[in-house]
Amino acid sequence: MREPKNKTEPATSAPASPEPDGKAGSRAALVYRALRRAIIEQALMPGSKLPEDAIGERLGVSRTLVREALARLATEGLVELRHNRGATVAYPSLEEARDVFAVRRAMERLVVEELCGRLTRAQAQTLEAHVAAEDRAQGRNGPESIRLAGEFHLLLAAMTGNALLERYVNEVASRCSLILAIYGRPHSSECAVNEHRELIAALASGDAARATHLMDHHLEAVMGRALIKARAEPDIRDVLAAYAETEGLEPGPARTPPKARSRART
Amino acid sequence: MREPKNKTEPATSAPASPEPDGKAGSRAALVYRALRRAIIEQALMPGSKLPEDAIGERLGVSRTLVREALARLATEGLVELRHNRGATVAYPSLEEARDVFAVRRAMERLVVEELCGRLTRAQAQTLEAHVAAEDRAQGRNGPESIRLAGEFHLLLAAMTGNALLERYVNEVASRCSLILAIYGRPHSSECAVNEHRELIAALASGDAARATHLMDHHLEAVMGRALIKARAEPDIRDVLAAYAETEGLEPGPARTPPKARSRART
DNA sequence: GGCGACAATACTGCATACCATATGGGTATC
DNA sequence: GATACCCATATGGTATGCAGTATTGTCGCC
Repeated sequence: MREPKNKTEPATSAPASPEPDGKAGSRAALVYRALRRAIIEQALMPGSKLPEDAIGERLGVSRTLVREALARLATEGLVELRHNRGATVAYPSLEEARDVFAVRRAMERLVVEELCGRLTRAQAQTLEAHVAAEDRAQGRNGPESIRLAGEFHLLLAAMTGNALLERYVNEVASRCSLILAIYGRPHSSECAVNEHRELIAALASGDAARATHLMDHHLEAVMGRALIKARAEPDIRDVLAAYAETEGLEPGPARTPPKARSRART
Repeated sequence: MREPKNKTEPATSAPASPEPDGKAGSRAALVYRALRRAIIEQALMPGSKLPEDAIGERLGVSRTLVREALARLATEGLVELRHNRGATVAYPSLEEARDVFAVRRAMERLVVEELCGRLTRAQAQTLEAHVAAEDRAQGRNGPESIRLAGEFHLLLAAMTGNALLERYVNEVASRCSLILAIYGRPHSSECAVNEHRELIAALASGDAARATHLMDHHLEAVMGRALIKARAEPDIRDVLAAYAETEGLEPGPARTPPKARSRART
């Protein structure tokens, strides 16, 4: 690896044209979006290594931009950035998953409050159209189904006109996608589509109590579907400790205290 | 400016020692925190330019790190990053201010819910100590007072043990500080200290309804104090348009439609 | 004398180069 | 034969250099 790369050719697969795609501002944002989608659609599985060199080479940009994108993804919790040890796709623990869902519920409650009764006919139609798309991807296409389910909520958030709220919902929804990718069943969005439809109806009719209840219930359901299973292997050592015992080996000192993560600290 | 800088001397005012300060992970984070504090304490006023070169030179790091810090601050909404036109300290509009407060209220409500009745004696004492510090800075020290008021909420968030919630509260609180810096009265935290005390009491006693109400009321009060005034000059052009008319000049085509920011879009 | 075009400048955007650090394999030693 | 040390290598962290673009000051033209 790390060949010097012919200097005369700037190594850009995408030429110096002023951004061929529609909305991309900078190339860094491009890399960001590419990685993000790859993670959310599970093309990059949780825990995968993300070497700056390889990514940059593949995407035709320098490490600088990859780095920028990774940093941003790290703040959003989609990648983990261990000091001097590189980046990996995040592998949220169950604790973190619960945290994310808690925050998400608070956010989405706000979305519903802001939107309830104020939904225009056009907006309702946009939402219905989206749900129809979800219906089509149903089961048949796992990753896309997850993505669409997330985008429904993003669409709702965008309709509030609150940019910050939209950003936050975007973040938590992304992380939820990741969490579902790890802990969820293969095709877990069975009933979600109907729940989305009911929610639209409640919002359009202005029934705030019902809409809030539906949203809460919906998110609870999603979390329940995901976290009941809790099959996962967050840390190699934990997994192997069990195997060690059955083989009669000394598992070692139970590893470092599990991150000392207790509720109610300070 | 832009002197080549002697190559033999890495131009670090802080030497290559392994981070003299306690918790700093990377030097980039250091720059981030420095800028952040400078902004929140109004050492850097909203709208100020933030040239990468100058900052890097003053802080003894290269533009790369400054860039990283600015990017992060930009995602948090504390600086604005106009393409090829440099970074400035953000100047939130009243619309944005309202958005931030709306999100903040939802977050802080969650904090209260998570914390109510679960507050340990030690935690309550920590909070009391902080409020005492606020009391001391009262009026006498404007910027620090604002900072401490924000940190109280951050402390609460940290006590939930929900890292994501903590991060989000941190962000919205920072932005609120900025908003207060722009729109708030010079010494506006008069009654906030008492409100903080009442909140602690309610949390400790486990009175969820009262705690939620107090928090809501508290935030409403803060927003009210801030936004009633609404003295500000968000855009040079808007300001000057008025002056142009009084002087009998043609103000030009009213500038581009004001960001087309209407609630309920899409 | 005012207005528009041009040139100088300053700044960001991106890439590359260098250096520090962590990891894995090899070897010497107990 | 196992363990501990050390070196090689790969990878990230940081600095710097070059190029593109917006801005500002100045000059010529109407």
